[in-house]
Amino acid sequence: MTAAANQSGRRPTSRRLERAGIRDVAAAAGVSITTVSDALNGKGRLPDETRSRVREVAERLGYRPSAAARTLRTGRSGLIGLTVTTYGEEPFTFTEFAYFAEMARAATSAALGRGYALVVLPASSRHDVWSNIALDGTVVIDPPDQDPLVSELYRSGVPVVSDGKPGNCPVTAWVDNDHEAAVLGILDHLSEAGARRIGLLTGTSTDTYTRLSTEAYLAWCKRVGQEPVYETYPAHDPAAGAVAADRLLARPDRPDAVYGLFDPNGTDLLAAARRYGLRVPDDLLLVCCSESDVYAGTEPPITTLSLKPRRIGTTVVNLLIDAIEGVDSGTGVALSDLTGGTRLFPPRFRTAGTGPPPGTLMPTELIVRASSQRRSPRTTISAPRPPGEV
Amino acid sequence: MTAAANQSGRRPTSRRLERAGIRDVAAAAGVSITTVSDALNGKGRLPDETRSRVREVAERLGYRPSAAARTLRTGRSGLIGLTVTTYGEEPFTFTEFAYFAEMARAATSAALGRGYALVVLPASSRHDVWSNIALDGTVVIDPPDQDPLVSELYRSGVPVVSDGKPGNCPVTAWVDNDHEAAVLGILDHLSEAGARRIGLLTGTSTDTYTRLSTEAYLAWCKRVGQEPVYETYPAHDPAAGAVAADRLLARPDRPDAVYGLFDPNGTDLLAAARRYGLRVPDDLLLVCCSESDVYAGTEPPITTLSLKPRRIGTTVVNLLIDAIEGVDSGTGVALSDLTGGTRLFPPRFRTAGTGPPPGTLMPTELIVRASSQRRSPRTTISAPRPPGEV
DNA sequence: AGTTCATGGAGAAACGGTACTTCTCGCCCG
DNA sequence: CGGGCGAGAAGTACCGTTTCTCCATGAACT
Repeated sequence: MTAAANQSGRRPTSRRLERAGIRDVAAAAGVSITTVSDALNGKGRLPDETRSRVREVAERLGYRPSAAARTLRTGRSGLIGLTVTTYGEEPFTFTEFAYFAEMARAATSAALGRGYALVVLPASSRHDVWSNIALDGTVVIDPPDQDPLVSELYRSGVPVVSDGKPGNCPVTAWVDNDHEAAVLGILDHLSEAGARRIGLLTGTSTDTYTRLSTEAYLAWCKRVGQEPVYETYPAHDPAAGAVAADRLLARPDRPDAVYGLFDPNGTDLLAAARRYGLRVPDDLLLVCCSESDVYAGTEPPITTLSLKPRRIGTTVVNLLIDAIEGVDSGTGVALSDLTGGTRLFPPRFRTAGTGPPPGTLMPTELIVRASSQRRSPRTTISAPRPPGEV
Repeated sequence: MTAAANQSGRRPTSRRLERAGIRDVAAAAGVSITTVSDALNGKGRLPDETRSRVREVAERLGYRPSAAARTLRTGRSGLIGLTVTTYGEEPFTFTEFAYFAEMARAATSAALGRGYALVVLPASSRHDVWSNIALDGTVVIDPPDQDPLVSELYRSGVPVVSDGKPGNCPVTAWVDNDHEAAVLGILDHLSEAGARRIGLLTGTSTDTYTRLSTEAYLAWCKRVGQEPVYETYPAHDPAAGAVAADRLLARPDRPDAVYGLFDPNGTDLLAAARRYGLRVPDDLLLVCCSESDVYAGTEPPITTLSLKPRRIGTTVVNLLIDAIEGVDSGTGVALSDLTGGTRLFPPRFRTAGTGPPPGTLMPTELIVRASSQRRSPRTTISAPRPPGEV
C-alpha cells in the first residue's frame, strides 16, 4: 500500500527529509486524514482495530502532530504566561526571592499536571514578544495599579489571574494571602510574648502586600493605643534593608519587638541588634516574612511568616485553567454563581458577568521559633493547617 | 471605506466580537492582505505613506497578528524549551538550588533580549506535553547519559544545547564549566593555606559535574601522593548531606580541609565541625561550591566556588539561538569551521557536519573568604576575570 | 515606437491539522 | 418493500498568516 502522499496531488515538489505529516500517516495506513486525526485523538466512531492500526503506523513513521497547526485550528495552545514583575534595572526578580521561586515552581507543576506549560515573561518585555506568543491565559504576579499590559490582555479576551489582589486592573480572578489577618496575628503573638512597643520594617512601594500589611499595622496600633514605630525602604534594594533595620533600632523610641515585611529583614535585624548589643529574644523579639529555611538555623532561629507560595501558585494556575476551559469549552458548564467578590479559602469560579472579579484569600502560616518567645524556646508550632494540599 | 470584510465573501457567518484579523485591517485600509502583511513586517516595496496608513489602521482596530498562524506559516514559534532535571518525587529541582535559579534567570533574560521566550519543561513531563508545543529549540540542563528525550528532540531536528557536557546524547552544542581546573585550583589553594590532608564531600549520582570533579580530586591525590578521603551521598537529598558531612569529620583519618561539591555542604560542614569542636579555619579549612551569598555572612565566612551560572545561562541560550537562526536562515551565513570539539571561552558555532558537538568551557570563580585562609582573613580575591559579560 | 525596468500592489497557494457535514452500507422494522 | 438508523469512514471548509508569483502602470532608454 504505497499509495504515497504524492498521489493526493498535494505535494507537487519532491519531499525532502521533512517530518511525516498527518497525510503521510493516512496514506501509509490506507485511510483518510480524518480517520487518522480521530484515531489519534480518541474522537469519532472508529472500531478499536482501526484505531490501533493507525496508531501503530503513526508510531512507525515517527509522526508528531504540528503544535502550531493544532493551535491555529483549535484556538488553544496549551501555553500559560507567567508574568514576573521587574524591579530596578535587573530584568526581573523572578527567582530572586524564595517566594517567587517557590510560587513559580508550584505553578509550573500545577500547570503541567493539567497539560499546560508555562512561559516566563517579564511584564516589561517588548510588546512584540508578548503578541508573538499564543497564550491561553496569563498568571500575573502582583500587578501594579492600572497595568497597561494586564488591561490589554484582559481586553483581548485572554483570561488573567493575578497573584496579589489587583488594584485597578480588570482581571478574571485573583488570589492573595489574608495579609491583614496575618499581620494582626503576628502583632498579637508578639504582644503575648511580652512586647510593649512593636516596630515595623516596611517598604516604600505601593503594591498590595506592602500597603495592606502596613495599614493593618497602623490599625492595630490605633486599636491598642500604641504609637506606630516603623521605617520604610525600597524593598527591591537589598542594601537599603540593612540601613533601614539599623535606623529602626537606633530610634529614641526603640521598639522591643519588630516585624519585618521582607525576606532579608530577619538577618538584617539580627545584625543590627547585634550592633546595638541587643539580645534576641531577651531584649528584642523578632519576626519576619520569609520562605527561606535559613531562619531555622540562625542564632537564634527566627520566627517567620510563610505566605505558602506553593499553595498560591497552585491555586492561581488552577483558577486560570478553569477559566480557560470553562469559558471556551462551548458546552458552557455553567459554574457561574452569585455576583463575585472576595471569598474565603475554597476557590470557586465565576464565568461571566460584571462586578468585581472573584478573589480568593489564602491563609498564611506562622512558624514560631526562638526569636519571638521569651520562655521555652525551640518549640515549633504552626497555625492550624487548613485543608488543601502542600 | 466600509468595504467590510464580508465583501470578500470569506465570512459567511456573522462575525461576533472576535479579534480583528489581517483581513479586517486590509478591508479597512482598502488594500490587500499582502500589503498589510508587508507593511506591518517591513517587507515588500511599499511607499512610506501606505506603510504608515496601514499601521495606523491596524493600530486603530487593535489588530494583533495570530501567533499560531504565523508560527504555522513560518515554522518558527519564538519559543525555547528549558528542560529541568527532576530528582526524587518532587517535580523538579528548578529554582531549588541557587545555581538553577540564576541560570534560568539569565537564560530567560538572554532569550528575551533576542526575541525569544522560555518555556519551562521538566524532562519527565508526559510526552504529549512536549509534542504539543512548537519549540524552536531546547536548552537542557545536565542531561543524563542516553537521555531519550534529548535524543528524540535532536532526531526530529530541534536544536538542543546542553548545560553540562553531555554523556552520550547527541546535542547541537554544549556549555560547561571547566570542573577539572576548578577542583585542581581549589585543592592547590587549600594546600597553600596549609592543608595536609584534603577531604571531599561528593555525590553518588553519575552526572558530569559530580563525575569530573571527583575524578579531578582523585587524580590530584594520586599526583601529590595523598590518600583520598571522601564521602558520598545522594545530592538531591538535603538531609543526607549533613549526615555525610558528619561521617567525613568522624573518620579516623580526619581531613584538615574539606571541599564540598554541593551548595548546602558549607553549612553542613560548619555544623559538623562545631559538633566535633573543630574551629574553622584554624583546625579545618573549608570550601564549598555555591552560588548563595549566605556564605558571606556565616561565622566564619566560607570560601565558595562560583560556577557563574548567569554566564552559563546566557551562553547556552545564545548558542542555541545561533543554531536556530543559523541553520534555518537560508542565507547560510557559513559560520562553520574546523571539525568541532572542545574549545575554550570564546564560543563559536558549527553549522553542520558530524563528529563531536562543539563544546565551550567556561571558567569558574573562587571567592576566597576566611574559611580557607589561616592568615589575613576577610580578603576577597577573585580569579582573573575573563572577558565577556556578567 | 517598442523594450526594459522599477514601483506598487494584488492573488492565491501553502502551512498541517481539526471539526463539521456528508456518504455508503447493511440491517431492522413497520 | 421502502425508509430510518447507526456504524464506519471520507470530503472539505476553515484557522490566519506569510510568501511566491504575477500583473499593471508609467518612465526611461534604445
